[in-house]
Parts: sequence; C-alpha cells; structure tokens
Amino acid sequence: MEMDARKTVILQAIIRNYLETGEPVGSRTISKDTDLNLSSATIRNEMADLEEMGYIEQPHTSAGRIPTDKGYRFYVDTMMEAKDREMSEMKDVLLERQDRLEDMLRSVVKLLAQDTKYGAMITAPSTHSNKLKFIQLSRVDTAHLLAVIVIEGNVIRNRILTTQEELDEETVLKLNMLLNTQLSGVPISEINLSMIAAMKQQAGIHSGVIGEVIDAVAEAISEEDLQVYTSGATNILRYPELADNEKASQLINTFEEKALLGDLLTPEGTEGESETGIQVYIGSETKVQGMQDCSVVTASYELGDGLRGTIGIVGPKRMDYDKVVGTLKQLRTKLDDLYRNG
Amino acid sequence: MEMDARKTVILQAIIRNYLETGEPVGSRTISKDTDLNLSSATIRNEMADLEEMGYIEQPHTSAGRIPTDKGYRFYVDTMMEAKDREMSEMKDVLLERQDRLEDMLRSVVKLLAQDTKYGAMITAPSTHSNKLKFIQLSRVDTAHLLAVIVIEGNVIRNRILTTQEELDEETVLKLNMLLNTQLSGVPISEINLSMIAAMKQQAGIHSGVIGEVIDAVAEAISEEDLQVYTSGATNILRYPELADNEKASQLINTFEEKALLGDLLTPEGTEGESETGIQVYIGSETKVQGMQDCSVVTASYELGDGLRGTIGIVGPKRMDYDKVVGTLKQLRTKLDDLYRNG
DNA sequence: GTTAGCACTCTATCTCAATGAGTGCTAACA
DNA sequence: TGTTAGCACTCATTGAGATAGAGTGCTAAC
Repeated sequence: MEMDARKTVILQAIIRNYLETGEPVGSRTISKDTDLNLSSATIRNEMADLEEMGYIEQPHTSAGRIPTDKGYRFYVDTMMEAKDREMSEMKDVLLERQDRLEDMLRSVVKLLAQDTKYGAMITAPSTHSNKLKFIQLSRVDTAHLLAVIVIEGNVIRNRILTTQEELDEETVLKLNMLLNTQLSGVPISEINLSMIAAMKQQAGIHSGVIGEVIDAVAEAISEEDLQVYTSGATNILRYPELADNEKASQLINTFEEKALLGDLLTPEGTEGESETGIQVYIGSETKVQGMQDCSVVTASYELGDGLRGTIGIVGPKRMDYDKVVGTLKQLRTKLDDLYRNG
Repeated sequence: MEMDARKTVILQAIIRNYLETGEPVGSRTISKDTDLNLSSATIRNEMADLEEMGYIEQPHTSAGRIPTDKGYRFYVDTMMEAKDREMSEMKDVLLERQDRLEDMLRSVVKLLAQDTKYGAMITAPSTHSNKLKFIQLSRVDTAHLLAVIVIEGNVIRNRILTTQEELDEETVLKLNMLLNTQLSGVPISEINLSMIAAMKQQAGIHSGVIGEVIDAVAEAISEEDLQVYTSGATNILRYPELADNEKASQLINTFEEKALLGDLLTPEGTEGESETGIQVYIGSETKVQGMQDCSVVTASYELGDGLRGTIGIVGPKRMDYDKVVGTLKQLRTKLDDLYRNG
C-alpha cells in the first residue's frame, strides 16, 4: 500500500480535526470538511487503508479514527505549517529583564506556558566549555573566605570557604593575583592537574587554600549546571487524556523534580530536524519515563557568547504543533538576536 | 448547650475516626469505638447536640457526621496530642548540607513532603533587619562592575552594574573603601538618604556610581527577599476531596506561583499558639484565596544569628494534625540547634 | 472507482429498582 | 431523668436493562 495525494489530504484532515476537537473523527466529517467531493463511503475505504498502514487507529469498533504516533510523525514531518507567531508581551520581557538572567528565564517560561496553555520549561544557558572571566577572593572573617567566580557571559557563582589557616588581607590579595593571572580566560574544561600543581607551588605555604578554591570552582560550576525553570504544570489538567489522577500526578511530579527533565533538555547530537534547532518528540519517542502520552517540542537557543540552553514545551499528543513550533522558532531567534545586539 | 466530658470524648472519637478514614462517621461506629458503653441511640442524641453546637455536620441526611471547621479547631486547641516524631533521614541532611543553605532547604522541604504526604514549603530565612557585612566591587570590564553584597549570616547577593563612566582599578579600590567604611555593620533598614548623600559627596566625581551601587543593594535585598521552596504539590491529588480538577489545578498552581504563598509564610504578629512558633489554619481561617478546603500548619524557625524563616505544610482539612505538628516541632528545634552549635 | 443502503457494534446515557448505611423519633425501661 | 430498643424514613450508591446515536464494514448497484 502506498501513500498517494488523496490519502495525504484525508490524513491531514483527520489530524487537523482531531487536534481541534480531541474527539475521534468519522468518515462523514471528513467527507464534508475536505473539498474532495467524496462520499463518506469512499472516505471509509481510504481510512481503512490508512489504518492498515498504521497512521490512524480506532479507540474501539464503531468509533471514528484518531492518529497514531506514526500519524502524528508524518504530520509533523511533511504536513505541518509552522505559523510565525509573535508573542506581544514577550518582547517587553526580553527588553526589560536583560540584566537579570534568572528573572528573564522565569518570565519567559511563564509567558510561554500562559500563551501555549501547555507545560513549559527552559534551561539556564550551560556554562560548560566556557571561559573563566575572573575569580575574586575576599576575607569574610578569620575563618571564612568568599569566592566569587565570574564566567564568560557574566554568569556569577559564589561560595563561602572555610579556611584551615588564618589569612590576612595581604595574603588574600596575593592569592587573588595568582589565581587571576593563571586562570583568567582559561576554558573551564582545560583546568588540569598540572596547572593546579603549578599554582599550589607558587602559593607556597598557602597551597591548601588554592586547592580549596579550585574545588569550589569545579563544584560551583558542575553543581548548578543544569538549572531548569518550569511553568504551567497544571496546564496538563486541561487535557482529559492526561488529567486522570495517575498520569497527572506523575507528570506534574516530573515537572516539580526538575532533574528528571534534564534528559529532555540536553540535546544529544544532531538528529533529524536539528538544523532548525527544533525537535519534536511524539508519545513513545520521548526519552523520559512517564511521558509516553505526551508530546514534547524542544528548541535550542544561544545567547551570543556561546551560552546554549534549551526550551521545551510539554503537551498532549494532540498539541497544536503548528503553533508551538512557530512560537518556539520565533522565540529562539528573539533570544539569539537579543544578546547579539545587547 | 454546654460541652461536657462525654461530649468531648464523643467528638474526639468522631474526629479521630474521620481523620483516619475520610468517611462520615456513624453513631454505631462511635458506640463500639469508645469505652463509654453507650448504645448508638444515645450517641445519636449526643451527636444531634454536637451538630446543634456547630462542631459536626452531615454531608446529607442519612449520612454520618463529619467535623466542621469549628470542630477541627476544638480538636486542635484542646484534644491534639502532638507526637514527637523523628525523621531519621532529616538528621543526615541537616548535617551534610550545612554549607549550602539553598540545597539544605530544598532537601528539607522534599523530605518533609515525602514524610508527611502533604504539600510542603519553606522560606529561606529573611535577611530583613540584618546588617550588611561588606560590599565588594570589582571591575569586570570597561563598562561593567560586579557588586557582591554579603549580609550578616553569610547571605550573598551579587549583581552586575553597567557604569556610565570608565573606572580604573584604583578608583574601584577607593569606592570599595568608602562603601565599606560607611556601610559595614549597618542594618539595612537604617540606610537612609542622608547617608547616601554623604557618600556621594565623598565620592566626588564618581558619585553616580555610588547611587547605582546603593540601588543595587536595595534591589538585591528586596527582590529575592522571600524565596520560597516547595515540594510535594502532587500529594494533594492523594486526597479525593481536593483532587477534582478545579480545586487541584488551583492548588497546585498556587504552589507553582510561590509568590502567592507569601501571605501564608510571613507571620503577622503573635496570635494564639505562636509562643510555640506553630500555627494551624483550618479551612476558612486561611489567608490565601483558594485554600478554603485545606488546612495549613506553619512553624517559624531561626538560624542562630537572627535569620528567621517559616515552614509550612498544606493538606486536606482532615490532615493528621498530631503528626504534622509533632514533625514541625521537632524539625524546628533541630534547625534552631543546628546553627547554634554549627 | 464511487456510492447508497443496511446490518452490526459499541459507547454513552437514562431510568428504575434494590441495597444499605444512618438518622430521628417514640415509647418503654431502670 | 437518662438510656435504649424499635421502627419508619431518607438518601447516596450500585447495577441492570433499555435506548439512542455515532460510526463502521460490507455488498450490490451505478
């Protein structure tokens, strides 16, 4: 059985209709909805073929048809028309919040959830493979040092260190000089043992502190590495197919436990559509346990100086792919532009 | 109608039973459960009295009785026996995470939710009415300054400032000196306009920067002031009386929008039980919209150096008050101890 | 290849009766 | 006067038909 033009039109009509209504679609509906001028009986024949090919299925005998994962996939790959959608408020947010990355992400993800009516998530741009800009040690009191670590892209991490030895202001100044001469501009991934050893040697009797600082740098960076912001978890309760207690609980929980979303939001290699930066995972295609009844659309974004993050939308399999993909495309370029010009 | 000993016993039995089962309690059940040796008919008479007094009600004729808000209130005020409950894992968390306040709070709130099976929330200790420890300005590049603000209790805030004028290292050093001499040890609430004016004057041509730094200090402190961590939002789906789509959606949403929880978690004056630091809000007693079907138990805690925060548990009105109050009492003292000894 | 017609299937909805838990009231009892 | 047995009554819940309606697959005619 091969896919011809007419079958494509019919499949498209079925999916479009199902996306709108969420109800199984019958042959009569299609007969009237399309301008093929075919009777319902003819549509029925075609539908039987489409079912045999695995694009649609019946929830039960004597019900209309609903798309299968394969059907959605076909739709997304060949029939989708991503609408370029402006989110008016988004612009303001992007302009205002430029100074506080965290706030900006929170606002973006919230607006995204409100606008799409699906669950939204966004990762803070990853700092991996980026350069240390500078390190600032300050004496807090006799036993504590404050280490402020600034990474290319003005990402700031700080940590309080408990020192074994008492350090006076002068020593702290020296250590600052040493650390910055050695580490400024060095990609984090390139800090290796021999560099550390060299610094420890130069630090002389204070080598212990150097070790602690380096540890703190490593920890500060790796620990908060994948920060995920989410919004609109409760939106999934809007969709009856996800709203039963069992599923909803698991899904909302996954949103709460942001760590579980990591797999979704860390792009792995370049697959299919990834030249556009947008990926669609339908039902069982997802990598995350307990999301088999959902679809996930992710988009990568980049903040000018090499900081990369990912945006994700989680909704029912019958989500409005056109709208979601369009919105993400738009947002993606907005974010890219923003920091290129900012 | 006055409350006598027997009525108290019966009311207690009704509430205890209802807390366990969640089902309306009938007269026969009470007749057998208590050791009063009364027939169900007698119990019925007493129940009619209790209903008239407003402590219990019937969901419909020919159903058993369930406690009213007033009934719960009576229970909590006079009949509750808070069990001192150890949470074994909690100890480890408190010991391990001492260094990273944020992580500690996240772990605590998560364990609390898991242990109680209710929704849990905790505020980061408030920095209000605390003293500035020191301010550190550093030059990031020609146009940007990094301001690190450390508050008593080692709470750190940082901010990147865009400066109008170019500043060399020396100037930054001077500004640092100036800021710290003037502001170190000063309670945040006492920074006023005349102090700022004085500093600006001393800063001479760099007075603009001083203004920006002060703004940043104010902003940094006020903005993230009430940081709320939550966990276990989905636990409310366990309780049928809260699990219908309408209510559940609103409740989980409130959890997501942590800002809305602020009212719950900012103690206002000293009411009823507050000498123990524990407050119980039953049903309509709550201050937050959309939580009329819940009860909320809050406990204040203090981290040694005057930092105060609040822990909250949200559950159905038929929550296990004994357990929750016991757990919070325990946790509260654990937290207090921790930083006193740490 | 397309269509009208028809029997068939299955879900959803409604009604109706039966069940059972629990009550309130009355009259008898200690 | 407080307690209890007994009984009629109420009302939510449950399950069993009965019914309607949507939609299909198949056949035969166009």
